[in-house]
Amino acid sequence: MATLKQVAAHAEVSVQTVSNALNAPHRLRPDTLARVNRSIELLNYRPNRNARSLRTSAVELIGYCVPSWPNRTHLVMDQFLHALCAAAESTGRHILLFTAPPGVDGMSVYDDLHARRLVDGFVLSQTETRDPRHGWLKEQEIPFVSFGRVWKESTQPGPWVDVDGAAGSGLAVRHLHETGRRRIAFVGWPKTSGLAEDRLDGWRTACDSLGLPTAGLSIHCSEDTLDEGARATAALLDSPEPPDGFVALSDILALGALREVTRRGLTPGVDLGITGFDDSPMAEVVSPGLTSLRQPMDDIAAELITILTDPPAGPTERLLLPELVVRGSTAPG
Amino acid sequence: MATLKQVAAHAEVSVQTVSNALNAPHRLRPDTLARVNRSIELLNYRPNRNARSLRTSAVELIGYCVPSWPNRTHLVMDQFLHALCAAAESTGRHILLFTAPPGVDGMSVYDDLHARRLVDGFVLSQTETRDPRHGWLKEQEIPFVSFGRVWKESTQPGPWVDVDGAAGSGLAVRHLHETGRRRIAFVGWPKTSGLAEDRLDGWRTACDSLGLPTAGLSIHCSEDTLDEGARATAALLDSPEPPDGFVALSDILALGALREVTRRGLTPGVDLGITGFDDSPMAEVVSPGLTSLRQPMDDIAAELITILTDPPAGPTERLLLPELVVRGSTAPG
DNA sequence: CTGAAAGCGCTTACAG
DNA sequence: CTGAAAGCGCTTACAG
Repeated sequence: MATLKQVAAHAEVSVQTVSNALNAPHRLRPDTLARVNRSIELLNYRPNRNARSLRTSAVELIGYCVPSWPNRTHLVMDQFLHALCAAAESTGRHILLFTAPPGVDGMSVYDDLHARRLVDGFVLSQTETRDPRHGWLKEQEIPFVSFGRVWKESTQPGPWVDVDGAAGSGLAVRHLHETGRRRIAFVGWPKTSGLAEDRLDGWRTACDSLGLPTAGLSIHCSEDTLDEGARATAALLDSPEPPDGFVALSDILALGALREVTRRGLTPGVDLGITGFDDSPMAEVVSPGLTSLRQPMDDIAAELITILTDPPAGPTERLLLPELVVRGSTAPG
Repeated sequence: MATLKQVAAHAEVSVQTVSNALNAPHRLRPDTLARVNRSIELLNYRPNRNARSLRTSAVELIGYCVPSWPNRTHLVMDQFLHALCAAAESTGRHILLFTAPPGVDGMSVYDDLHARRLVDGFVLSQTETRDPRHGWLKEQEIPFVSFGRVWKESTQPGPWVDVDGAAGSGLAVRHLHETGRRRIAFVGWPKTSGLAEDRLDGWRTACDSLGLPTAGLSIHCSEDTLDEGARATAALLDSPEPPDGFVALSDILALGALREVTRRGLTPGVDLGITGFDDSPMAEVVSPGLTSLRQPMDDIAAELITILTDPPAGPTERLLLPELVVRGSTAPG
C-alpha cells in the first residue's frame, strides 16, 4: 500500500505537493501536476481516509439508524436506503448503519457515535409524534436532518424534508375524478397519527373543491392489514350510496380493498378505482397493478444529504410532492 | 472534546496508562485503574476512532453493497440489514453501506473502499450464478464473506453462509403431509436458477421418501408475480388429479396461489394447504396468513460477522436450516 | 509554485 | 506496574 511519502519520493516532490495535487490541484504547475499524477497512477496510490479524518476531524460518514423490525410501514426502506447511499456517494460520503433503542433511550448511541468521530451527523427517519430525538440532537449541537416532520409540534427543531401527504391525496382524488368517479371514499387509520390526518385532510379538501361528497365516505381501520382494508371496503360498498373510488392511506389497505372488490365480482379499474400510498414493491406485483403515490426517493435523499452536508442559508424545510403511478386498479388496460 | 492527554493529566498518569486502562485494564493496579476511570467519567472522554484506526489500521467497519432496486426478491432486506447491524455491533463494529454496479464492473468500488481504509472487509449478498465478485476479492486478498453460495461452481472461493433450501422444501412437504395432504405440488421458477433447483430437489426428495407422487406435480412460472403463481395454480387445479398441497418457491407465488384458490371458493388451510418461502412481511399481513419458511436472520448475520472478523480454523461454510412459520394457509384457526 | 515542520489522537514496543 | 518516545498517514499554516 503506497503512502503519500512514497508517491512524493517517486515524483521527486515534497509530500505537501502530492497532497496539493489531490486536494488543490490548481496550486501546482501543470507539468508538476502531471508528473505527480503519473506517480499516483503508477503506484496505485489511494489516500488513507483515517489519516485524513484524524487531521481534518471530518469522517465523511453519515449515521442512519435502521428501523427495528417488525415495523410494517417499511416496505419501501430498501428504496430509501439505496437513494440515500447514492446521494451520499455523490458528495464523497457514505452511510454508516447502526441500531438504537427507540426514543430518548437510544440517544446515548447517537452521542457516542458522534463523540468517537465515527460519523459527522445523522439522518433521522421513522419520525414519530413528539419524537424526542430532534430536540436532543439540536441541544447537543450534533448535526442532523429529519426525513419526516415531528407532527403536532408547533415548531420542529432542526431541518427536515417530507412528502406532502395532503397533496398526494389530492392527486389521487383528482385522478379518480378524471377517470369518471363521483363518490370517492377515504380508507384510513385513526386520526391519532399526524400522517393519517394529513392525508385525510387532503382527500377532504380535494373532494370539496371538486364538488364531490365526503359525508359518510371516510372510514378508519384499526390496523394496517389486508383484512382491515377489506372490511372497511365492504362496509362502504354495503352502504346505501356506495362509493366508486377509494383512496387508501396505505398500499396494504388498498390491497385489502382490491381483494374485497374482486371477491364481489367487481372489476377494479372498470367498475371502480382504488389508489394506495407509497408505491411499495407489492403494488407492481399484484394484478391488476395498484395505482399508488410514489415518494420521490431520489429527490428526498438528495435534499437530505445537501441540507446535512452543505446547509443552505435560510429555512431548511422541504415539502416534496409525491407522484401518482397509474396502474390497472384505476385504469383499464 | 477531551483527549487521552487531558485524561492523563487529570488522573496524573501518562497517556499510555490511560490507553491501557481502556484496552488492557488488567495491566493496571486496581487503584490506578479506578482513578483513571474516574477521570474518564468526569471528562466524559470518548476515544477518537480515527486516531485508533490510523494507528492499528483497522477501522471496524464492514462494507455492504445495497442491492439496487428494483429487485423483487428483497422484501426481507430490512430484516437482514437489521440483523447484520446488530451482529456487527455486538463485536464493536458497524456496517458501511455503498452502491456499486453489479458484477465485475463494481469491483473497483470494493477495491477503493478497502484501499482507502474505509472498511476492513465485505459482506456479500444477492449472490448470483457465476458471481465474479468472490473470485476477484479472493485474488486481491480482500477479506469477505458471502451470504449465499455461488451456484453451479464446483468450489466457491471464500467463506459463505447459506440457508438450506432443499431442507426448507422438505419441512414444507412434511408439514403438509402431517396436516393430511397427499398430493403435494411444487410451484417454482425455471431450473436455471440454482436456488430454484435446490428447493425443487428438496420437494422431490421429501415426496419420494414419504411415498408421495411427484409426476405432473411440478410447474414452472416465468416470473415472480401473483399472476404467474395464480396461473400455475389454476393449471394444477384443472388437471385430472389436482393437488391438495402447494409448496411455492416464493411468498409472491404463494400469494398468487392463495388468490386463485380463494377465487375458486376453496378454503386455504381447510381444503388444501399452501406454503411460501422467506416469510416476507406480506405473509403476516394477508388473510389467511401465509405459512412460510423463515430464514434465521439473526443466526445468519452472527455467522457472517464471526467468519469475517474472527475466522475459525477449518472450513468456513455454514448451511443453516430455515424454520417453518405455520399460519392459516396450511392450518385452520 | 514548492517545501520543511508541526500536529491531529491514538497505540505499540521498549525501558525502567 | 508505569512512562518517555516514536510513529500511523495525512493536512495545514507558514516561510521561501
